[in-house]
Parts: sequence; structure tokens; C-alpha cells
Amino acid sequence: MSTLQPTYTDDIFKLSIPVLAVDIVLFTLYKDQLCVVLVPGRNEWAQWKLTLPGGIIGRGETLDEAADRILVRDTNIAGVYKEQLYTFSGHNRDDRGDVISCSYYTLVGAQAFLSRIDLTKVALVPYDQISSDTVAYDHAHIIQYAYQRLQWKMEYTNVVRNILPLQFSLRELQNVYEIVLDKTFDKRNFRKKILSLGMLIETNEYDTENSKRPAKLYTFSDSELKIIGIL
Amino acid sequence: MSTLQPTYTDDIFKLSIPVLAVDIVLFTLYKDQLCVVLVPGRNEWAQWKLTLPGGIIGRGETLDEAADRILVRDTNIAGVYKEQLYTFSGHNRDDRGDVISCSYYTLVGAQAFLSRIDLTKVALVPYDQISSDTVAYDHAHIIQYAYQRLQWKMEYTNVVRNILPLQFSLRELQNVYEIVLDKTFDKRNFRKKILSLGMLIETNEYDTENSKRPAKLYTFSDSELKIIGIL
DNA sequence: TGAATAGTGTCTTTGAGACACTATATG
DNA sequence: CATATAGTGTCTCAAAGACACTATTCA
Repeated sequence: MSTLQPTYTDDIFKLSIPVLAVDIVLFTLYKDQLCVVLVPGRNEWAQWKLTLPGGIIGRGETLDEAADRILVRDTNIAGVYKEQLYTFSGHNRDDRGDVISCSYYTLVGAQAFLSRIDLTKVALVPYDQISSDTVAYDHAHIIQYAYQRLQWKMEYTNVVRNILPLQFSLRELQNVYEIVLDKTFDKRNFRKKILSLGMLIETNEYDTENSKRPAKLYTFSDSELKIIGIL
Repeated sequence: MSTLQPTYTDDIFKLSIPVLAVDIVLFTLYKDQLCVVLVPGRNEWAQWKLTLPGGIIGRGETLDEAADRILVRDTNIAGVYKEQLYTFSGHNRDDRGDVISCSYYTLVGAQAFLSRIDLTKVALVPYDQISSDTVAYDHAHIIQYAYQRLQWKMEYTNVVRNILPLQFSLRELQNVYEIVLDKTFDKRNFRKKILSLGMLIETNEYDTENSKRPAKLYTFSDSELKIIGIL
């Protein structure tokens, strides 16, 4: 993985084919809110608005490699879960010319996030404050699409593992589900269900900081994304 | 929609950015087999092998427009259901240079398919005969991915509507499900389930051709893709 | 009237969801 | 010992799946 920008030997916006860019929707939880990382817009159309971290893909680069490069460049974050979302095209998406955007989304835990990112360079915007008024181009639409995908993944996979620390209590886990899915769950039913899925392993440790009665800590049994039926 | 090829004013395979192509996985049912439409490979790497219908996207063209154009060019089929699948990239995907492929899949009923297509120009290949030995580039992989998506859509949406005629018997419907999902269903449970979903409307007509006892014909209640829980 | 396919109902099991009390540590 | 949060069990209802016979048309 390289943090170098590719160099372009042509005026890429004047070619007879469209330019392919990669845009990244980085979700994290911050103060019990689902947030997206955005950067200041760098040209006229984007003036006064924020945009997704993104960039033009270079020759010889794969989409995954470009996504990694851009993520490191703008957020200093590497090696996290990411997934290709959708490739957006359309007339007049971008003032620079004909740009097609292959979008990715990633999910990062708050601790990993805050330790690596430079908050003077990027903004952390709560999902419910994102709209076409605050975000440039069609990026609000892309973020909305990413959010739908994230919700789906939360319901049907163990993707939640990417936002939690190595050990966590069932209460923390339920909090994440409730925030991302924007609904509440009955504690007993939630625990019954989540434990029956076999995606958790009990540890012998307890969280004594966040509550009166210490809560048993769990870890995830699978290190990879796995499809399961949840909730 | 135009059937013209875009014209390229540069040598697009020598640019400093990758070239974006669109490839289409067209599924249809033929003689009780799930089949994919393939075309002869047009260059060295693809020699003796078949490829997906595909082409380079032109400037000012959206991905959906390019998909429509290529579908008409290679199969003479227009106005059918299609969906973007995934955008594939990778080192050495294509001998011509750095090509990234945005893939689509579509689903076409046999009658519409046979009436429009020219079978001297394209091949109809049963899904279970597709492998890297018979299909060029990474197209076998793309087809496999498309098949997974199709199976998923069959289970959770009314996408099956795109492969059936306007009117059909429950037996025909069950056949399609059994072929695509590659498993069998109990007739009573299938009918109970499918009718409870409310995605069908009973007609007053009967199919008297395909069986001794005439079967009641049904139509779909929704003209759009709709998420439902099936099977 | 026999052959072929359409069409129908019940029982059992499983999972989802509603719901309230006890257990344990801290100050 | 009061408070705050962890942790636990039962009942009900709905949907999935197993399973076998009757109905209708045609030759």
C-alpha cells in the first residue's frame, strides 16, 4: 500500500472516456451517534460544502488499492473492514467533467478512529445531519445508500464486530445495534438471540467501569464477516 | 437509446487512468436450464473462449445507458429488468491493458428472449457448464457472482416476474424457483407461501395446453421490484 | 375408465416477541 | 442499605415444513 498519489500524464478530464474515482463512506460511532467522516470540498461546486474522501484511480491500481490509498491519505486509517458499495454515474455529477464514482464504505471503532485521525483536517458529521444542503455533489445520496447497506449488514451479518473493541459487554453490543438500526430491543430477547447465534465467546473478564454491577465481557468468535440471521 | 458505438479520440488503452467497461450477465431459462448469453471473444486472450457481452463506456454516457446500449447491440433486447452487480478490478484482468469492469445482470423470459435474439451471433450456455475453461478473463467469476445475487433476489424479492410471461400457472412459477434455486419445494407449502405474500393475482383464465387438468393462471400484482420474504 | 396433472388441510416444530423479577457491586 | 445496572425464564403467536388424498380433464 502506498500513500503516493498517482500521476496523470494526460488532462484526464478532457479524454474521450469518463474518469473513474473512488469515494469512501467511513462510518464510526461517536458519543452514541452514527457519524460519517467528510472533508472540505476542493473546488467551486463543492464550495462551502463537505464531500466524501475520494480520489481518481490511477493506472495499474485496483479499486481496493485506491480505496486503501485514499483512506490512508485522508484519515490515516489502514487495515480496516471495507466493502464496495455501488458505482454511481450520471449526467452532471461533477463540475470537472465526466466522473464516475465507485463507492466504498467502512466501519471503524471509535478508539481506532480517534487515535489515528486528524480532526483538523476532516469533519465528523452525525448521519442525521447529512443532506444535499451540507454535502456536495451526489454524496448525500451515496451516504444514504451506504447507510441502508450498513443496516442490512447489521441485521444479517456479524459486521458489528468492526465497530467494537476486542472485548465488550452485551449492553455495549446492544447499544451499537440500537443506534445503527435506530430502534430499541428488549434486553432479554436481544441476549437470547445474540447468544443463540454463536457469534460470541464469553471471556472470564468483567467491565467494572461503566456500571455498578460488573458486566461480563465477550469477544467475537469469527474474525471474518459471516452471514447469520439477526434480529 | 442509441445503438451507435461511442467514438474514442485517444488511444484509450495508453492513458494514465484505467478504462471502464460494462459487462452484462444475461440470464434466461431455456429447456428447464438456467442459461447465460455469451459472445465470441474478440482478441488473443479470449481466443477459443466466450465472453460476456461488454464494451467500453463512452464519455457522457452513464453506466445504465452503456448497459442498455451493449444489450441492444449484442442481443437486440431492450427495456428489460437489469441491475448493477459489482465493479471488478484487478491486475492483469485484460490483455489490452488496465480495464475495470462494471457488471450488470439481467433476467429475460424465454419468449422475449428467443423472439429478439440472433442465435448465430451469441451462445446460450447453461450455467453449470460455465467455468474458467470455457469463459475468458474473469468472466466465469463474474457470472458466479451474478448467480449468487440472482438466487438472493429470488428468495427475497419478486424478481421472478421478469422471467415469466404475463400469465402463468403456479406450477410454472414453482419450476422457475426450483431451477434457479436448485432445490425442490413441496407443492402445498409452496402455494400456501407464495399466495400469502400477496404478490400474485388470480385471473379467470386457465392453461389448457400443458396438462390434463387445466391450471389456473396468475399475474403479478406489482409491476416493480419489491422486497418480500420468500421461501 | 385410466392416466396425468391440479388443487387442497392438518399437525408439529421452531423462532420472535411480550413481559417482570432477582443478583451483584458500589457508595 | 439504597441505588444502579447485570442478568434471567415463560408464555403466546406466527410461520415453516412434513405429509396424502381428492378433483378435473383428456384420450
